[in-house]
Amino acid sequence: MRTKVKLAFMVNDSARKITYNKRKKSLKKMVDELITLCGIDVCAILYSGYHSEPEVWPSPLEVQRIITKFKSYSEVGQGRKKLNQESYLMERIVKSKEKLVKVEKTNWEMEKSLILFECLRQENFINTLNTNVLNDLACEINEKLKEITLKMNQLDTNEST
Amino acid sequence: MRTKVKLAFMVNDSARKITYNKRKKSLKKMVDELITLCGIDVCAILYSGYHSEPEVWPSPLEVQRIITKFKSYSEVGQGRKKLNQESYLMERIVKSKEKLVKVEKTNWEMEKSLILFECLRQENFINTLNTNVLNDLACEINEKLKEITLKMNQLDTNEST
DNA sequence: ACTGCTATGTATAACCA
DNA sequence: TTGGTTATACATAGCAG
Repeated sequence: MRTKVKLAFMVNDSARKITYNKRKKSLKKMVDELITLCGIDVCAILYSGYHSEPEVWPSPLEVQRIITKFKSYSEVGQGRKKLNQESYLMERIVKSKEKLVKVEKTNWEMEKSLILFECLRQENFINTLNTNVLNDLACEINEKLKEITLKMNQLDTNEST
Repeated sequence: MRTKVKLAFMVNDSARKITYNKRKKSLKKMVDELITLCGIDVCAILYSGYHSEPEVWPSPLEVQRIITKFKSYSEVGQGRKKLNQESYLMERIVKSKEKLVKVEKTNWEMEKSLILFECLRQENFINTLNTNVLNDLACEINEKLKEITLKMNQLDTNEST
């Protein structure tokens, strides 16, 4: 019954909601078990769009407590005590900005190729597709997606350092 | 091999740490998949005692963003506080970050088309070029370049406001 | 401690009512 | 929808190096 699921946004609304509810339940259970088995503080916050309020686990009060701990930790400047909060944040803005410019440039390189692609298509150099090509494409897309996800996680990590 | 585990604090230190690392990995994966499959905001914070810092997922910045949302939600009853300097700067980081993500997504869309383009080329659907096509291309590229320059200037303006 | 393995328990996609 | 079932994919406890 269970097929290997493609890791991508589920377009079907009802299927997505079902999956959301099932996986949310598992996430909560996983958090509970981590807390109990390892005796540590864990919390999760979900903004699903299915509720106007955020869904939190294990409890709103516990989440508040853990957030307070997290904030007091990050106010230290994550090890950068010497910088004051403002210049620290300023630095982060600059970093984000630099990345943005970099990514924009990559965009531009790709855009050039795409324009070429469009031109070729309009000139009828490309007028057919076959199934094998599309299947291969699907596989390539999946791998690329993984790469990009990884890359974006790295961006996040760098940004907070 | 695997026995049904008793849901209680694991007294054995090394076993507990191993379990912690394995389950943490699963938790992260689960959060990632929820975000991707359902297109929602999810974050998790762990205070394990194995690290001096909290471990957060999917990224420190994302956690900050979601916490900000969570806090603004829980402050609604008291009426929203005026933004102080810190949260103002925070908001700017979040905005930069959102742009980055947006541009990354555009990148991704283009990348898909490029993969298709590559596939087509390898399958010999495209094997010729002519001069007119390339001339037209040059014009189009020039126009695109202007657009992008304009767009990046706008980004600069917004961010420094 | 940290791999990696594997047998087994568990989660969950697809299906049906 | 929602809730229950089931077959398959996945997670992970225990163990070995």
